[in-house]
Amino acid sequence: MRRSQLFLPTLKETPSEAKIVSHRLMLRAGLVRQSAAGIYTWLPAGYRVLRKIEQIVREEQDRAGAQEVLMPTIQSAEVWRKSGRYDDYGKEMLRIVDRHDREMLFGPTAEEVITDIVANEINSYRDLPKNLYNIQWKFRDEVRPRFGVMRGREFLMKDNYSFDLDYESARHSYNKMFIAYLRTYARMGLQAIPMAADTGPIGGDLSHEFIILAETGESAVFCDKALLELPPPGDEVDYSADLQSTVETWSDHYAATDEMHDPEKCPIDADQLVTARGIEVGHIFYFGTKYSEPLGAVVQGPDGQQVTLEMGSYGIGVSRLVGAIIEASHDDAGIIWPEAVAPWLVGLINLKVGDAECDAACEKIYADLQAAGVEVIYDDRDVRAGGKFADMDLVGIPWQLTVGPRGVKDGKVEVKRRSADEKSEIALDALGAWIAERAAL
RNA sequence: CGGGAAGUAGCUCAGCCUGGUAGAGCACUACGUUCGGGACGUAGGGGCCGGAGGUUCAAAUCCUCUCUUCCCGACCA
Repeated sequence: MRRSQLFLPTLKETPSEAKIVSHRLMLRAGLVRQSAAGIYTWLPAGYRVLRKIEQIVREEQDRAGAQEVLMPTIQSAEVWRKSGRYDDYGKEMLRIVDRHDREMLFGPTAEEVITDIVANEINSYRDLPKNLYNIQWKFRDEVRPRFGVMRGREFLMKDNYSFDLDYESARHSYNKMFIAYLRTYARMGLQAIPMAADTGPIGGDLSHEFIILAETGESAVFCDKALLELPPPGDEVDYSADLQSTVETWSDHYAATDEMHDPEKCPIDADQLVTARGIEVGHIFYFGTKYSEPLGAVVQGPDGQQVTLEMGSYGIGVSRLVGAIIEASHDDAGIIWPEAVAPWLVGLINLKVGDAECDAACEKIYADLQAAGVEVIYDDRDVRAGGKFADMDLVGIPWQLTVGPRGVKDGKVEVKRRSADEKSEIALDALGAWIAERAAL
């Protein structure tokens, strides 16, 4: 993408309404614009990041055997009455009346909708287990939206729902998601800590939150240092095998947020205890028959008996992750995107637009990058060098190639790695190999 | 939902106390000088001062109501 053509409105100054760093940088780097309290428009660069995160989530869900569906944003009040949550959910649920005076709502979650589908369509134990997910916009009318996209009212969430015949099987479904979540966050360059959690209003008796560490996180986190040293499950993970012991290697380590943490009773020695701050980016629950019972999700078992399905639900805040990653990865100059989620992997800076040699070199590099399938943003604007450097750092492009008259004369370009702030020179004729390396990322 | 703050140009803000023809910097347009880490000069464009009432000869400024946004706390992917 040529920067001159791109809609990427970066700001030198910080809009006054943004107080936390990720929100400020998202506005400054031209990722989003606010439309109303807790409601955002995603601009091209921000939307690219959002889609990349979404795609990683999708791939790991698919790998773990979940199947993607797409449920509506607008739901009927009817199923929510069956589960009893229409009245319980309170003002966080945005209620809507249609032209026929039917009560509708903008879905804050989808247990009711999916359970209703499963209740209607699945009648035999032979069709189990099932795990269905969707990545869809949710709306929760938060009293106080804040922190930009981290606590918006409208947010993109991956939510899925597992349906099993018995506890044993449901536990396996839960474990699969536990592993899939660890992998998902690791692929985004995040260190995620699973933490035993309160089940809250969703109910149930088995639940973990996934917290990523960031200095600016909203809650204090205490955990066993060993947890931070565990390698995330690799590509070899076999989701059909028993995962209990793998899950336990993670869940057996101490981890607690400040409201659960009691220094008096903490089982970890002080020198082994990590105190940090974190942001919740996922939450998984097992809750048995809480929804399947009232919504009639029942199948006939092998012995001919009717069995009420065992359910779990699993959520990842996709739009929240955009902010969370920035909280975890930035510096004074701007965002430092992990390569896997960067809007563009490579930034190409033409220091002297209009100079025949610079232009020619850049056009060649730009074409080569594109031909290799490397996502590149080419700053071909006729503006001063400082502005281009500042923009690339602000937007957080992981690899930056600088082409200027001085270097071109020597047949060299400068390579900068954003995350390390290290620069080196590379010969123009060695760029082919460098590009091939980027293409392999 | 309790407590607090703020709405003036795209952004950051001054002006308001003490009423009298709406300002600065950045951004934008044109021209010129510049040009390897957010240059400079000259000339421009851009505002129903959040909205509605009221007071007054006169309201960005004073009063009332209202809308919006932000912050702190309780609650949450």
